[in-house]
Amino acid sequence: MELSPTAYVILGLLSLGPKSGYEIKAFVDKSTRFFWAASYGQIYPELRKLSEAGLIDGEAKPAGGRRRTVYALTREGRKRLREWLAVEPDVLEMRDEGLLKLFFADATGGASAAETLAAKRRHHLEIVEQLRALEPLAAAKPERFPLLVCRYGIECNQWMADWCQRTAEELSAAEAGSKGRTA
Amino acid sequence: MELSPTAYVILGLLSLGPKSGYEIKAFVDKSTRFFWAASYGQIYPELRKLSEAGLIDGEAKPAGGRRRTVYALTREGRKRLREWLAVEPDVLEMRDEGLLKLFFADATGGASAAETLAAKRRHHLEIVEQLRALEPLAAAKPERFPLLVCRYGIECNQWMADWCQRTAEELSAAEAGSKGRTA
DNA sequence: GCATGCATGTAAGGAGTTACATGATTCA
DNA sequence: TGAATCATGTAACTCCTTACATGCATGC
Repeated sequence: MELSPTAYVILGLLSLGPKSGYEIKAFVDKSTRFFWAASYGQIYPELRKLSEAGLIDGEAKPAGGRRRTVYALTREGRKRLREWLAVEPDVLEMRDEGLLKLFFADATGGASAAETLAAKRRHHLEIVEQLRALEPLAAAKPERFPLLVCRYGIECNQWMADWCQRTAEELSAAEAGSKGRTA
Repeated sequence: MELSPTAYVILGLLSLGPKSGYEIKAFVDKSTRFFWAASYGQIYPELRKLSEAGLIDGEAKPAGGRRRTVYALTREGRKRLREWLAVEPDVLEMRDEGLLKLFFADATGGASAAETLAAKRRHHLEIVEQLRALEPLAAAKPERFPLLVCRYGIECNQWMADWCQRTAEELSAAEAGSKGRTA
């Protein structure tokens, strides 16, 4: 049985400890979401499939009067996770509307570029802030790799934000220069 | 009428000059693909929709005996493109299986991390190479922004490749250190 | 009594890929 | 003659998001 990438996100998160669907979603939003997101619409059906495949095991654990199912990796699930981890990563995709708009900015004579760069920069800085808030939480846990990846996110997004600023400055300098020559 | 992001990729590419569907695909593969991909399955249906909406105009231009339709932006299409360029970019998504595998590498006791980092590094370096080959082509054109974005891609992927190497070295140093202490 | 959070789920649909089908042309 | 390239298109599918429905519990 072939597993979707999101199935492995779930297996991976459960390797850090048993969780309910709700907790998985909350965890994803505070961790992997920056490089691999997941929504309820994926998580709950996937939990059922993984459970049917015997890779995870659900146990009813009501909290208060609320029904609640907590899932844990089975031995087979842990094996599948480790097998996946040993295979070379393949998917590496980006969808960056800011870069797209910058790419086509000649269509506005470059007039749209400054605002596009500023918005992209804000976006990256926002992510940096969110990750910085998460960093101490990751540092407090026994696992080493989530912290490593968190720092990658911080540094990488900071680099991107800096590039935006640098480039915006170069563009406005070039513009001022050409205006100076014309005047 | 709402347009999909891919529709704007097409409008943007046509702003650089009239093209057939086939040429659009080839162009995407040599330019925007690194931050926004598109396949035939999207391009041809989208060309039809854009044509019906009056944003582009198709003209039969057989090359040799092959049937061939070349599309060009209409005035309305150019307007829509510029309107889109003036709006703040929104979508910024990443799917990085390498980071995902690194994030969960504690499940193998860290044993999988070195190979994951090496593979991710190779992947980024491959992209750097492809973009470097494209750079002189972009530089030769009258438009400024495609070259800018190409250089972003080169620098950014180089940064990511360097991070992988740096991190792999740190990990192996830490491992050697802990072994030294244990021995 | 009401907003918020916990908790589980589904339906509909958007977006995009892969694989295939078709057929002409060019060049070795 | 056969491979590669040009050229257009579709069907099936995966993946994922959004929006909604439901209902209990907690705390103000």
